[in-house]
Amino acid sequence: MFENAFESARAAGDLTSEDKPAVVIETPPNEAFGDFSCNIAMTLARAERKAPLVIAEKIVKHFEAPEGFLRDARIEKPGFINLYLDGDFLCAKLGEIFSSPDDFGKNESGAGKSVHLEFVSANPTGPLHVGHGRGAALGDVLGRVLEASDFRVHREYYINDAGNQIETLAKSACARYLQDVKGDAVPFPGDGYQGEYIREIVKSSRFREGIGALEDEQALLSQAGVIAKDLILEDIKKSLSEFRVRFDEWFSESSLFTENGNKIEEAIAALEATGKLYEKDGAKWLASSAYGDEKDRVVVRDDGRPTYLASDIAYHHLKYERGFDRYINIWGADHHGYLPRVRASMGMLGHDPDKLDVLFVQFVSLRRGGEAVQMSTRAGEFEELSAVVDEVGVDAARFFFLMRSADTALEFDLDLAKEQSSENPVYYVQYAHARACSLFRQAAEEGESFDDLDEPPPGVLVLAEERQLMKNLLEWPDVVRTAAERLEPHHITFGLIALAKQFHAYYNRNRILGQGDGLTRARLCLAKCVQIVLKNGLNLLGVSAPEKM
RNA sequence: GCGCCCGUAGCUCAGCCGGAUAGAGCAACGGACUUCUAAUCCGUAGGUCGCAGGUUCGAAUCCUGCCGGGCGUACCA
Repeated sequence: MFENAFESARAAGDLTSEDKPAVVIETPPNEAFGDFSCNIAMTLARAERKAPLVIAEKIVKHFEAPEGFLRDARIEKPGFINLYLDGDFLCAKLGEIFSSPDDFGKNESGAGKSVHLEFVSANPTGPLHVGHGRGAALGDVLGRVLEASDFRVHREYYINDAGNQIETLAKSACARYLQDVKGDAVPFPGDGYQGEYIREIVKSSRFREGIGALEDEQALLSQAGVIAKDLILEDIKKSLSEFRVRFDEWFSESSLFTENGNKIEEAIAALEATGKLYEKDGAKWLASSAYGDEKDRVVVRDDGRPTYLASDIAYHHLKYERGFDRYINIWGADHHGYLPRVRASMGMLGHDPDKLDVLFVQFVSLRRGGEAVQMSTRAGEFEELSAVVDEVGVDAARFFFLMRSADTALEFDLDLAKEQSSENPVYYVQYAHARACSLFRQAAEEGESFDDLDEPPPGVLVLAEERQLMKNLLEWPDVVRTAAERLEPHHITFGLIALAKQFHAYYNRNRILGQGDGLTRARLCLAKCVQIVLKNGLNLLGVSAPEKM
């Protein structure tokens, strides 16, 4: 509409600019400034050499709005053009919610493109802790948001089941096992995993049966490592599944060495063919500094063993060869220095590094009774995800993890998350949903049949807060789109809290039932829309939307 | 030293691909339940958006430099 007005204003000689400016429509901070506003006049000011207010007038003069759409278009002081929508137009737009309730909020910004989404990928050397939980919630919800934006999402967990940490796990398990059968005199390796979970593992019947009567030290070691890893991985899968996080694929690092040839060697050979690998001090180095990394990196050690980076190069190389349109990884913030070298290696292999996005998720600290909960990974005493989930519930845990943007450190208040009161935002949103549902139940009990709710009839919903509510509802698809475009699921959480707040206020101020057929019906329609959007939003978060509380 | 993230109300945080009077929750204070769920609502109070420059008609938002906090800086993963 603005573009058309600009064109016709130019055709009429009112404007002289050649270039069509980028039209930015935004929602004003204050209701008094209308429903939408545009700054086009201000951006044109320079090129036109005229005051923004003058330009705005010329543009508004050439507006051709569809019938029944605009109530008013006003020009405000610095040069904003503010549009005031017709209330009945809003009512009619709500019809979209009813025509396909489950789909409302979806958008097509992904245009059917495929996304490879890798997240969690915690080492199978210990249980998941709250930090992993945050990554899990973020990745899972991002996946849902991307799907709602018409991306095809493949969720993958990369299992680091090769390398030193598995050897360390094997040694730790072996030592605990021997301590268990021979007494505490058996030394525990200094770099071993201290966690209590390893003692439990070696006591389990699965472990004992797997070990059997092995005496040979090497055989015992490798067998202990395999079993411990398997048991831990099962535990991880269980924790994630209970946390309502699912994966399409569990990709094993060790499979890179064994399946369909050695993918690590292939990747190294491919890099060598590009001339980007060189030898120094007996090791093979990646010339990544020429690709934005701060220094070159070792890919093959001087003893011939590949580094972790070699695995990751092979893994990402394989990802790219699988032909996705985009790749998104979610990593802990402590891995941020790792991205340049992975990007560099992909560039060297002829892949487009820009197809790879990495979300870095900052740390989680726990708070209980107003005090920080001490977490010491060195001593193996960290707060496990499953313990937190058991304590506060899946809904609260997921919601809390998504109440902050990923790049800010999260303080997780256990007391608050557990609290079933107004102070807990999860319940706040769920309660709004349950409240709406109870209205429909109540209406039915009173014998009024409102199960054919559709868009509100025109001319009835005239309150300012009703307009505001309608506008917020209609903006929901934009919230989802923004969350997908910026890879920021927390917009969903904030959008839901805002909508719930608006609905609670509206509910308290205005009676919905028993207002006469016309008004009650219209307000119920509105409440139905609220309920649908809340439900869809909670679904995106993987949080339940109870009908009763 | 270098790199990434953060610094906004007493606390926890939104807002940050430039826009109008900087928002929310908690905490504080004062109100609202014979009426649709008080797990709710209404009101009051609370701010030199870390500091200093720059770009701009306009900066919490972009750039530069400082200060403060977190994380990283391996032939570990």
